[in-house]
Amino acid sequence: MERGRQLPAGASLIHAGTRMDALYVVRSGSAKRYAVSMSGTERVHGFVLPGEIVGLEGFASDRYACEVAALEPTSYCRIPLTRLEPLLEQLSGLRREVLRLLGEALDESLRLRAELGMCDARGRVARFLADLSRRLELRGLSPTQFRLSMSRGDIARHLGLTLETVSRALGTFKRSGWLEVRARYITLLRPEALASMGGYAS
Amino acid sequence: MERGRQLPAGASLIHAGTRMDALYVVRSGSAKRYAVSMSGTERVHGFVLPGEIVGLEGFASDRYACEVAALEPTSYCRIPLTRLEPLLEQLSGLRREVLRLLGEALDESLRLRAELGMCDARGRVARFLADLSRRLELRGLSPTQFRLSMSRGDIARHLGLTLETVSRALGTFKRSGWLEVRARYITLLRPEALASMGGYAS
DNA sequence: CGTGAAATTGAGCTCCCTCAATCTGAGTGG
DNA sequence: CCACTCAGATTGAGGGAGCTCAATTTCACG
Repeated sequence: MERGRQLPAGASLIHAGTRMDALYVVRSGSAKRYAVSMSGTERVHGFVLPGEIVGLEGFASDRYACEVAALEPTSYCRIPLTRLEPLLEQLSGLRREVLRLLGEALDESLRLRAELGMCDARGRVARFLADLSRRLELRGLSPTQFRLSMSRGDIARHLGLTLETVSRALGTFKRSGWLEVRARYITLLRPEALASMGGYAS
Repeated sequence: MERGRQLPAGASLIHAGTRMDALYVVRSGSAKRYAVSMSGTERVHGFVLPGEIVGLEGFASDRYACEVAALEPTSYCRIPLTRLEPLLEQLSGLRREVLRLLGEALDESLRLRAELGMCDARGRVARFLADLSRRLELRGLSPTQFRLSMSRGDIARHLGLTLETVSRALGTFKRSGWLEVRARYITLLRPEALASMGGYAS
């Protein structure tokens, strides 16, 4: 495993279409996973937080399916497949772990898709924030105070909305006293309100 | 591997929440994968066609994440994990194949989600039909003439629409001469028109 | 056939997108 | 230190796509 690699904001960790030869774990910073369609529009598949793994979609075709770019100065580890493969043969625990990681990514994607289809715009933004909060807490970071490293447009393209609608949703939550917004800095005041909003259908 | 199992229409192949102990391959018939939220609404994650595998999401937590129910009389194979695990240790080819299958499922889910967020209602229905056609062709079935084993409501809940909107989209395609609809029987007349409609953004 | 569920069709309305103007904030050079 | 600049974010007005509610019509099954 190759540790301590660095990437400046905006640089690509993974290029879509290149041969898959490693998995990556983000150590600090964050990244967005996205694909660019022929018409030039960006589809944001998700965001990578510290401690999370990226590159799993590449197993589908031996090539990375989407671009992964740092949203801020980011450090990461690289796990070459050439080192991973022999370990997979020997260690049944690692085999299960890799399967679990893939299963989790799949499950999360399915769940998110289903939820997006059933929530209105505010519900999607609420759900997005609640999910971010949960993942930050998982890694020992503050679940109520954090910086959004991605732009409103990135969030919008991730949730299937427009950036104006995302901004309005945040404004609504602020006016309701559920959170504070100062530029990209978020403070959740009533996380349970957001979580409950994300839970039910439109 | 246990072959030749049968299931009547409506019966569940997999119950959500039960311990994951096997993968399944549908031989004939079809099934829908879905989850029921606490409010009782159904979220349809997808449909399983002959030759396709189901149960992979269970790797996430050792429990199946969603219910899988037959849409019509269905036959299937069961692959117990107790038989799969030792083979995974010995056969690196099988290891890669399982990883590939998981990667494919993940990739497809990500792609579908991104597309749903960027297509209008007709685009989603068009994309759904094109995808169904492609998968049927993969398995040697007719890509232009087939029966929709799922209800309009199932399609709608899968695509994040209402059943009325799905019905209207089909009506529009019919009036445009792109396909014929007779109840649940579909005949694609201009598949390329549907495919192109699914491809671009809203 | 006859019956009930599924599908189609219609009308009104809501929510979100589009277009556009303004505002904020981070980074730069005088 | 401050004015400048420009991208990103907010806010507003108007219109259209799809949802809701409701009435038929069609189809599947006994």
